[in-house]
Amino acid sequence: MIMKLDFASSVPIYQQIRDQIVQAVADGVFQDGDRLPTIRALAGEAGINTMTVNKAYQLLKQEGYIITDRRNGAIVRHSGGRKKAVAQKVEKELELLAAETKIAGISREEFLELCGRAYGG
Amino acid sequence: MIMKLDFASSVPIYQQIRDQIVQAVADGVFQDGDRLPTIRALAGEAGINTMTVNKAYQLLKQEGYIITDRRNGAIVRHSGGRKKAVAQKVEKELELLAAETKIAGISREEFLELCGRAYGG
DNA sequence: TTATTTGTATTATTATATATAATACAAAAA
DNA sequence: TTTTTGTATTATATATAATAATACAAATAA
Repeated sequence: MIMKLDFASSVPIYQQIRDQIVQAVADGVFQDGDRLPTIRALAGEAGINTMTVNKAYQLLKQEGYIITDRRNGAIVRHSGGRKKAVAQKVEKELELLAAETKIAGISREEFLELCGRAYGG
Repeated sequence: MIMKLDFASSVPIYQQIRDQIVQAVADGVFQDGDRLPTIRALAGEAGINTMTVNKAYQLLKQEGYIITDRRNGAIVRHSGGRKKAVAQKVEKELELLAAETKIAGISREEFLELCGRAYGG
């Protein structure tokens, strides 16, 4: 898996890894039951420490995106029942994004078009 | 101005202040030309250090939301021309939010409804 | 003039977060 | 037996976050 890491960014490396895996899962690159790359493989490819990748996997595990065990590695698990919690979290972040767009002079229609494009298909 | 600060959050205090001021501006609580509370007043109300509030104001200034001078304090300034830059930044963040909603089983229509509600009236 | 208020600058300290490094462990498969 | 897996441990270095106590320049208000 190719990770695009920005070492100059203020976003921590482990967070960038987490975000890109979430997007890969949403895009169907990894499906329910699929194995993620091993921590060591990902760290090796990206040239970073295994503990940094481990932190990303711990976060994904805690958020319910994956399960892990020692023999099978990290497995994508679409555990249902997170709909409401995610909707609440997303709505709060959307409010801040909407505020920034309003101030920039972006209309409601333009904002919703951006949202639709972001969701895709 | 009443600030709701979560000291247990991983989001830095200065970022929470910045976010809430952006939302207040978007909501019309502060209009173009209005003065924000002084750094000392805000720090005093919230019971935090002036340098923490100063950091939030520096961020707002750098992002183009306010201008400052020594005699007039911090003034809201809706500087145009940031539309494209904001749209790009927002779209990137929307893509991550959309990914999280997709995985949670939230449909495109549900997501757009959340977006519309976040933008408001 | 004098005192006050403004954002800003300085210096120091403390605590936490981030990332790396080098190992080691338990469990299971090859 | 060897290898591979996520995980745990310990140490180190650096950066970030927040506080503390002052002080400064510029302008207003008394």
